[in-house]
Amino acid sequence: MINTRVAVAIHILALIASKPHEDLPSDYIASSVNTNPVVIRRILGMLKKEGLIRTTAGKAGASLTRPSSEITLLDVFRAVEPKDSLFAVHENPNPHCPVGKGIRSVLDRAFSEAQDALERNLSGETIEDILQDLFAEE
Amino acid sequence: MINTRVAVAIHILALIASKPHEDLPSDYIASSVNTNPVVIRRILGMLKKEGLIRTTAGKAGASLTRPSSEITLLDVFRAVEPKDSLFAVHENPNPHCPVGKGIRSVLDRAFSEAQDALERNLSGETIEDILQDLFAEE
DNA sequence: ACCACCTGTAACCATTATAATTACAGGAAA
DNA sequence: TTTCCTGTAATTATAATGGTTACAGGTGGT
Repeated sequence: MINTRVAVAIHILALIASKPHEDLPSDYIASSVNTNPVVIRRILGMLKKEGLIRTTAGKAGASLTRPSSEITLLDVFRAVEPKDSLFAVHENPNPHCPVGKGIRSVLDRAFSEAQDALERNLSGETIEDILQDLFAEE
Repeated sequence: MINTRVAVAIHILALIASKPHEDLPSDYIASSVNTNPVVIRRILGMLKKEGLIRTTAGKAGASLTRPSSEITLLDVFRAVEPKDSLFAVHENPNPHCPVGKGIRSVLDRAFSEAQDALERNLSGETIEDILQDLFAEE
């Protein structure tokens, strides 16, 4: 299963986007997510590294570097998920076996196409969409 | 990352499909995959449980229960991956926070759509396709 | 009946990823 | 200077994964 960082990161961004004029400390965000502030700061760090948010050391309040309608779930996924392939493939299949010999490249292709499908879907939804869903629900 | 069981299971099924008239012992399959025979038997067990193959205790040789063209990568994925959701979501977001309150259901929907996209892709490729790729490559 | 070969499965271990937590150096702003 | 904050290192518990040993019991040849 894909780690909860993706879910938490989306939660964080939705929170920031929903209160653009407030400076939310990591403790506040942590209490909304219900986890430890350090977990939040770690994820904020990854989002910052990817250029999705701005933060200032020592000062509360992260802000989006672009409109929430231009941050896709794929952007978030890529920011917090270091691995670039979703599917693991066994390392050393037997090269003397006709199947073992070619299986890696065949699996790599098939899995990468599947991952593309996933990522294409994720790129079709933005933080803004999440916010709208969130507040349309009530 | 998704475990190597999916990759190994596809490898196994391709091997079985490629030698329909031979009774392959788990040791033989293991040496093609390059792992321990018990790992193979464990995966064969899951594939059997899902009705994809037939085996006989004490006797070498698994066989497909239907043509390789009717076994999709999604069938394999589902057989060896017990979890039904691909994305994990944090357990107890704060219900007193407007974002925390609704985030679970919004994430569940978004993630389930993404997973659908992935699964739709996997269901479009069969073990037969894998075999053809494998032997077209040489 | 015996034996070699096999499957099915339990049990155990090492490795790794994750998430939670404590601790602390140092920035920001009053 | 004091308070509140971020950034990050270090540590821990937990869980999943894959490799391994061990063994009960089925299969089929002799």
